Amino acid sequence: MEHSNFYIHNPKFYVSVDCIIFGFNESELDVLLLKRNFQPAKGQWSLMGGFVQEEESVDDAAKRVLRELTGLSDIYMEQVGTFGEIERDPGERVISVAYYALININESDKELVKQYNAFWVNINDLPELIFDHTEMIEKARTLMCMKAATEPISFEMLPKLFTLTQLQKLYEAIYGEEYDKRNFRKRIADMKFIEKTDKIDKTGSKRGAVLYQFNKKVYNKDQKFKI
Amino acid sequence: MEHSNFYIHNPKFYVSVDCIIFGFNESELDVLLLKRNFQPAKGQWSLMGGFVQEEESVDDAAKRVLRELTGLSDIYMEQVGTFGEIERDPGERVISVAYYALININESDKELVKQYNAFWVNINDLPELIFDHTEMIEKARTLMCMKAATEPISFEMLPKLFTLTQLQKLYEAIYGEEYDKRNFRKRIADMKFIEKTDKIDKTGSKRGAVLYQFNKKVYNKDQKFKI
DNA sequence: TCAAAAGTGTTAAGTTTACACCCATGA
DNA sequence: TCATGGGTGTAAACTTAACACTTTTGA
Repeated sequence: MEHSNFYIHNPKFYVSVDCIIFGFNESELDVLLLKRNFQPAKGQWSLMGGFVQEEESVDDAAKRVLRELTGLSDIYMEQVGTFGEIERDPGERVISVAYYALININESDKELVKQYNAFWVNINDLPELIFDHTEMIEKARTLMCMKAATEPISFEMLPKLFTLTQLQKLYEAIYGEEYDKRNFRKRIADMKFIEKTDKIDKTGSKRGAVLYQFNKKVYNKDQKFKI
Repeated sequence: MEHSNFYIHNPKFYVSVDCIIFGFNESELDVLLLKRNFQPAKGQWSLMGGFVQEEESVDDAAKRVLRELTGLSDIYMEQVGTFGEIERDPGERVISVAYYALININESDKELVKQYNAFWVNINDLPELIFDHTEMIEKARTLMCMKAATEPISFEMLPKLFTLTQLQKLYEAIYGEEYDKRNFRKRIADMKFIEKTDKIDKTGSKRGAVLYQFNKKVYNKDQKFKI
């Protein structure tokens, strides 16, 4: 390596990824947390994480770690940031890159989740977590809220077909505030990429509610989103 | 180290920081770039960077690197994100954390900047840069724009006393669009933390313009900002 | 005396918010 | 038949955008 002198006098570090996995359940925004059944910090709550390996990019490590816990691939993920305090992990110095993922809870592999002793926890009711994981979740939540206000990412947490009531409850869970039903529906009606289908959901009410779907192709042309 | 088994089978990586240093000059938003007079990639354009060391956090490494080039401490910095592609640096695998900084160009150490062969370059007129540095600057710019819309960070690039015309030109440079002078000043007038002083700047016009200052304490109470 | 930048209000358009009742259905 | 969630429109309040002239002063 011709310039290796340039690199060689510098230290190397363990680099990990931690995943903040968001899901929507009934009317709650949840995060998937491990009640650790392995060392270190066995018995404590943490995010799902793992070390970056030689043959993968940092982004790919995050995808792998998400897949290990949920069985899911091709999932919406965003980088939250890098946590690099010297003593953040008391065992060894580890620099960790946090990512958030949005998944549909029903599509995750229940068996895997069980094996890892992972549980869906309401975002407003978090237990004490190891290291700086609470801070990671807070930052992930802030970023996700900002993103969800201007880009149609929330659909990642819904089934392909959803009712407007479900969609409204999701936004209410994300932002922690209630919206007027008529005003909410007016805004949705302006977005041509949220399409009415001819299917009806009868599980939520006797009358039944029209099911809608998000059309990504129409969105890409259309390009306006604002909740 | 009691749990060292947990860590020891994982690889370690060089971790670097790269700084996107923004400054405001007349009516332009500029970035401070190195025309590298050292290896590797000598002769090419790059951001100022450096390796994270054992005895410093990643944030501290970024502050150090900024200080090495500009002589400045206590500067507004934000993390942009981590760039972790395997081949991003063709010399060795290096995981890099990018940060942006907002500085007042006149306060930087001209001698140091000269030693590093660094130049202020218009953000809209960037040269070709090594590795993924162009991508880093684009992302930094996007984040800085978003932040500047809702938090009063732009003052970091202005002198302590500034005219409303300077402030408007700064926002026009950040957002790449022109604003109506009366509407702009109305919004400023609503922000009690942008205070009129009794000083006059005569350098920009014959008539002279009132100098204003940003009062951080009043802002902390007040808490509304929107350009 | 004039060129050049500073400074100043009003109106129309658009957006956001508040608000209440009927509908369809299964139990 | 009634309890439950689904579905619908309008008007007032507020915010944003468009617009032009007078002032001051040094050269």
